[in-house]
Amino acid sequence: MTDTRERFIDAATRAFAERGFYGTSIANIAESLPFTKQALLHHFGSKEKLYAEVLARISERLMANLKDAGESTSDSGERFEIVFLAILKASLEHSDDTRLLMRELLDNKRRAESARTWYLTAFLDTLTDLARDALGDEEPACSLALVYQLLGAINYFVVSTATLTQMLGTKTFDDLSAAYEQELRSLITSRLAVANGR
Amino acid sequence: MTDTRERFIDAATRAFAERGFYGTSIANIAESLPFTKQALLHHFGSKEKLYAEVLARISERLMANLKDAGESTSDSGERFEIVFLAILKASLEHSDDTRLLMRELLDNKRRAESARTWYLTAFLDTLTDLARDALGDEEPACSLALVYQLLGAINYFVVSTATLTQMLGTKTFDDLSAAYEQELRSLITSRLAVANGR
DNA sequence: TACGATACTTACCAAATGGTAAGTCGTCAA
DNA sequence: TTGACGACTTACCATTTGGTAAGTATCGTA
Repeated sequence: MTDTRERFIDAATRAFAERGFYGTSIANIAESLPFTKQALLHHFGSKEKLYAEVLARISERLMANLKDAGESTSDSGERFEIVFLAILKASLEHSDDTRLLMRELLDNKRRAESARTWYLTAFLDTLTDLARDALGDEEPACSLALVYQLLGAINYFVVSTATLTQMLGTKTFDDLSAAYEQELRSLITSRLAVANGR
Repeated sequence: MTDTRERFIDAATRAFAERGFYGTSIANIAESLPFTKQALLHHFGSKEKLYAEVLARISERLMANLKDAGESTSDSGERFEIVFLAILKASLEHSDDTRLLMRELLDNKRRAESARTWYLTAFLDTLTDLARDALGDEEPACSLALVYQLLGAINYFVVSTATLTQMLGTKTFDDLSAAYEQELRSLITSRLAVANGR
């Protein structure tokens, strides 16, 4: 059944997120399920192809989530804020996806043949349009810069949660975690207020 | 001579930044220099120990840079801005360091025994103090959140430069790159203005 | 001149890696 | 009943991995 495939993809997502492409062996993935690594090879042909399928799944989730949040309110500033808060929430929820994409970004130069820009291009275009509306378009590159800075603020935090927890202790980390959304909101509204208000 | 050690550390920094710990073999590092991998093992004992030395070097550079920028002006808001712009500049200049630290953050859970929080703790503490002054201390977690968001905005961008270049083309990328510092400045001043002005 | 240490090399090696070959077993259609 | 097909396994295999053993060459010092 196709169910086995799904289980492999899920397990692979977790493994690749946790240890990276090179740190993960296909035997390792298979061992986390009641199958041998040859079952994996039977379904996907090679490690690279499995990885490609994992990336495709993540990309789907990413765009689906963006679509959901995009069609919310009328006010451009408000929509901008809502979308980024949704991204923060989703990135935290699917932290495996977030970590894996960060690794992909880092490895990109190496595995550049596949040139996985697809998911980012569509994603960034959509967000940049939102930013242009919200900022009242100062300069074109300006909107993209803001978008990228906010994405960075979100992704870096998600990727750091493990380290921060063990560094700060669970209590302080929970405080930070709670403050993070609020502070992101402040950051966005401040920036938009200055852009439009003055 | 100790010069060989330095060359190994430099080459290893580049290799680990480019391909990650697991994607890099010690033979690979040695081949980029006129030595065999056993020369490397002679100097460092093991791959892990070499990696530790690489991390230590990076940590030194990081703190040195922070020290330089920290003792600038008197106004707390202005100092806050100057420090983060200095971090952006340094992170771009030492992009290998930045990429490697991002990988370290991602791998942290695995190689958690060493628990490399040292470099981050001192770094974050210093910055959080600056933020507290600049913000006029709304809540304690708030300052840390802001610091982390700005670090994220910086590091995510640096880590993405390769992907963005090939995705946008060099021209658009240069525009973005130029706008990035300006936009980061706007983001910071906006946030501080709203915090203090109102 | 002999001695010891440092910097390196050539030979190895066991374990793990991604992948191939050749099956077994059950199911479903002709 | 047969025969093809999909799902999965056991046997292998070449290559690469990090690391050990045992050298050689050079140099400062007693």
